[in-house]
Amino acid sequence: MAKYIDIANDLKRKIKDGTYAAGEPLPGQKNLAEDYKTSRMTIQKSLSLLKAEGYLYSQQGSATFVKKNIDSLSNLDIGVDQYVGISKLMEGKHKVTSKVSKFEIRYPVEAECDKLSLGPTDAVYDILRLRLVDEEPYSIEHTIMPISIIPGLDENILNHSVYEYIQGELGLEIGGAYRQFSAKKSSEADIKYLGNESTDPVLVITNVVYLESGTPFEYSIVDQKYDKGRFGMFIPSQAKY
Amino acid sequence: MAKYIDIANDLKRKIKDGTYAAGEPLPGQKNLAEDYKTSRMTIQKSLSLLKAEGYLYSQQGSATFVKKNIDSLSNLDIGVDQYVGISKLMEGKHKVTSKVSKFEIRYPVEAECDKLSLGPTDAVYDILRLRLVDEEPYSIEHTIMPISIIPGLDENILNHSVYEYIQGELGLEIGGAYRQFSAKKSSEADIKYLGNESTDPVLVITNVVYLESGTPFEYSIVDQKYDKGRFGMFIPSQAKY
DNA sequence: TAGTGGTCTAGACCACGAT
DNA sequence: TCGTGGTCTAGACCACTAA
Repeated sequence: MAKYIDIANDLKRKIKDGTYAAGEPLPGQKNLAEDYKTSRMTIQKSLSLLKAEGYLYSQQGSATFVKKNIDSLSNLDIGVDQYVGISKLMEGKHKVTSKVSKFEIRYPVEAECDKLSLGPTDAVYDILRLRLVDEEPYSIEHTIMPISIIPGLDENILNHSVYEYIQGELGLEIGGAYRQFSAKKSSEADIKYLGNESTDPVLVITNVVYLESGTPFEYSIVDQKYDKGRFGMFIPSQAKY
Repeated sequence: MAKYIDIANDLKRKIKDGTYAAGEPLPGQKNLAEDYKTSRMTIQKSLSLLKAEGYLYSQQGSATFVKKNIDSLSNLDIGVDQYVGISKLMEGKHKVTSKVSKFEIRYPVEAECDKLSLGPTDAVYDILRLRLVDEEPYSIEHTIMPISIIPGLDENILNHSVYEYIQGELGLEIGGAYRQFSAKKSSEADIKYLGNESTDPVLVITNVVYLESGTPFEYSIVDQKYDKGRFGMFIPSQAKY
């Protein structure tokens, strides 16, 4: 592992265990460079990592400080995990299961070609899954993925974790996602599968997920029960490196 | 301006005007360093900026490539602007106005003390604003801010832009925001002010906004009409610097 | 094997804040 | 003025990919 990552991890540990307290300044780059027996450039790379993660901020002419409220900001760790939907989010706390109610291969409609940059003859998976948390209906996930990018998908993988398959088996790296939130009235499907009343609102989350190369590989629409938890995230300000 | 930022901007321009086409490799760090008459380290800092912004990705041993689908990813530029609510988001396209229906100073309740890290005697502003887009009701914004951090707020600023006041007049830097999305049924206020039917759903956005130092300075709850546009954002994957 | 990007160094100068 | 962080350099070695 690279030295600047090791140092960043060590500093993060010291922030978490209180060696460097919230609101207090760090020892200074020159001191840190001596302590870790390295150059100032390397220390700066470590610090910039922790700044990007929201642990630190610097004031030129003064010092580098530990941010307050790190717990409520950074403990969420909004990395790749955020794309796995609920399966990892709930890990340990609740039992998450899936019921695959549709798993077809077909040609994409125009909206899907548009979102996924596909031609009309590039086949896609059309997947409909009911997600349950602690045996209770939680959301309906409608997912479209091109078979050319994600070959070999089967029901076994759908019941386990699609993202582990993509990152592990296929060795693909996820670059980011575009996500939209909106609200709507319950549809027939929401009433039938989520057990909603016809007057219940639904939280709709629309996702387009991209690989590191910028290729879109997932277009999904999630209908979530309005009374089962919220969808939260930390949005950092424009980063400066 | 720093050299590495100038270079990053020039590279960004060349990506946008097609000099470096999507999916194609860049000239290579050694070449770029010669072209811009600088060192490789400086070029790498420029490149890391553009990687963080989602324009580029590198493959060790091979080259640095321009991402595909940059338009749909990065044109959104989700920086500080995203905190200004709708006022800047709609700028130019639609007319956004506010109607301040409550502007009080009082002591915070427990939930507000919790979210804003305040004591029970640290006074806060309690602001209720109806936001209109093109004269049509759009959302109800309920905002709580500590007067100790944002002194001198008045109705004139509320009708203009609170965020310009914070960043311009007060010289404070915004670090990020924690944002939650949920859906609910229309409340009495939603029916009265937004003109909702009692069966209309509402999109609820709860925000806690932090300064660069990690100090929270805004706790707000926004009730948004469900049929008036969506709330979207790009979420980059875990960045590596 | 040659060429690429990733890491690292030991200096240097500048911009800024505190005193 | 002094010490801090911010930028920059000209090299070096390593890890990796492609030919």
